[in-house]
Amino acid sequence: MGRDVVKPKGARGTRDFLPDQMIRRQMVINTIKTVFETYGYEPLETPAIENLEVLTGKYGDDEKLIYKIMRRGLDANNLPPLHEMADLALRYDLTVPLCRVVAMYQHQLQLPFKRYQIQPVWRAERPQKGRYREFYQCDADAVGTASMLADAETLTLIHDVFRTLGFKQFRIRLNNRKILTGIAEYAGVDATKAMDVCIAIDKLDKIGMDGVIGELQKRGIAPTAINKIMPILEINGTNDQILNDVATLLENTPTGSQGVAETQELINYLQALGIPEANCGIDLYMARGLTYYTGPIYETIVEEPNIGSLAGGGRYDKLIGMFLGQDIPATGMALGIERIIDVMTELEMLPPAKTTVQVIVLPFNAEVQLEALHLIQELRTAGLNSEYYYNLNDKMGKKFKYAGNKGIPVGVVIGPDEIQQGTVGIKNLQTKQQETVSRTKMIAVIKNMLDRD
RNA sequence: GAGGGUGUAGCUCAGCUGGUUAGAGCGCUUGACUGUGGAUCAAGAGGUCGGGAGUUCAAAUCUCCUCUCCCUCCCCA
Repeated sequence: MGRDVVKPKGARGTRDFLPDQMIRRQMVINTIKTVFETYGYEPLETPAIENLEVLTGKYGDDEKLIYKIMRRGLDANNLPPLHEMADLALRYDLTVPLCRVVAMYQHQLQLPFKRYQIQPVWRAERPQKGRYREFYQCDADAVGTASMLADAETLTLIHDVFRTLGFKQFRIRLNNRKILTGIAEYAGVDATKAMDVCIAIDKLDKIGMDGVIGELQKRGIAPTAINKIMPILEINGTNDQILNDVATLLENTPTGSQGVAETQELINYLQALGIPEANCGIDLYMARGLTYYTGPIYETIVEEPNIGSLAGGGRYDKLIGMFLGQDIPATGMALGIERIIDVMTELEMLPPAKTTVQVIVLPFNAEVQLEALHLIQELRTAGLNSEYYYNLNDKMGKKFKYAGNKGIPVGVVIGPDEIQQGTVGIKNLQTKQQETVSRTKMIAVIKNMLDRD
């Protein structure tokens, strides 16, 4: 009747998660949480909004992707300059909030502080497959130690998470910012151009050797430097072999040598921790987010669906110093659960659970209402997730159809006949087989039926 | 931020170079079937053709703007 309605529309780049999706998300998140806690990480949450100044100056160019929140009570007729209109912002990642927390509570926290944090973050990007404006990150970080043991533990944690989730084919690519700096130095590239070298060689997988040469030229790297850089990209073999080769090349660059030493130490720990090289190998051209990483860096990829990296991280020894004026070393990683779920869905690694309801009670008619209500409370007391069918006057066919469409595994039927005989009908809604059992055996029969699946 | 594609019923889509009441399959509702579902048959409901403006006697169809989703680049999870 011409009522004005608002068009239901989600904000761009955001999603709603209906129950069948939430069930799978929660399975993945719970698995991740469990593994995090197994490694001794403790939970932390921080607010969605931060003071804008906490976030600025941490992300380089990406800063323009931060969602800013306007000051309250602005006078539309007398607006301040644009850069003064916002004072708050939605968090962009979980690492910077962690650094803020460490800086604020350093005397309350026992260092090293190992925390995990699973919360949404926001980025004002153009949405694409596997890329959203609101998405969850699962971070695990260790703050307060410069030891490569912490990095080794982080990598082991990543390995364990993917294994536990059921991934067979995945690879953690490992590198070190100091090695990258060393490569630039060794090639005679000016320190101000080192970043350009990283960005260019990081594209190797996408554009190939010739592409990288072109990219380096485009970025104004001298031909002599390019001639020294390219052979490094061809180094391959086992982790030890790669390290040996690059160690000789970089032996005269202090930073590079330090990076090699760090990586060697890390590799030794990983061997002792039982991480196979097939799942964790050195890629000298992998560069990643160059803003705040200072040591080991890594990302996790799967070959099958091409969706970008599923996890990334590294050491950032200078970031907390931006809040304290004094550095506290830190290292950690972020899992992208959205992408992990996308990949697991594509590879059919997640069970097709549609509902968390295990049993539905289908009373035959209104006559048995009270007895049926007794019955459902019995089920609930026994710990079974139980739904009650409200519209008693519906035909039995409709009731069963509802239960089947919802994916509920077991239906319990109770009518006048059953009450008279002290029984219930228990139907396996998948096989459509129904049996009549006495009320006293009901719980046991249902639990048995659920266990079989 | 740059470039390209897309948008028709709840879902997947058809609709030729603009021409009467916009279609199909699946799904949904009801009935054949007053103690049992995903089968068959019959009937039925459901669309501002993403939104807005324009061209035209006439627009789902052509033009412009805008939004959505998707794909490259960039960057990331």
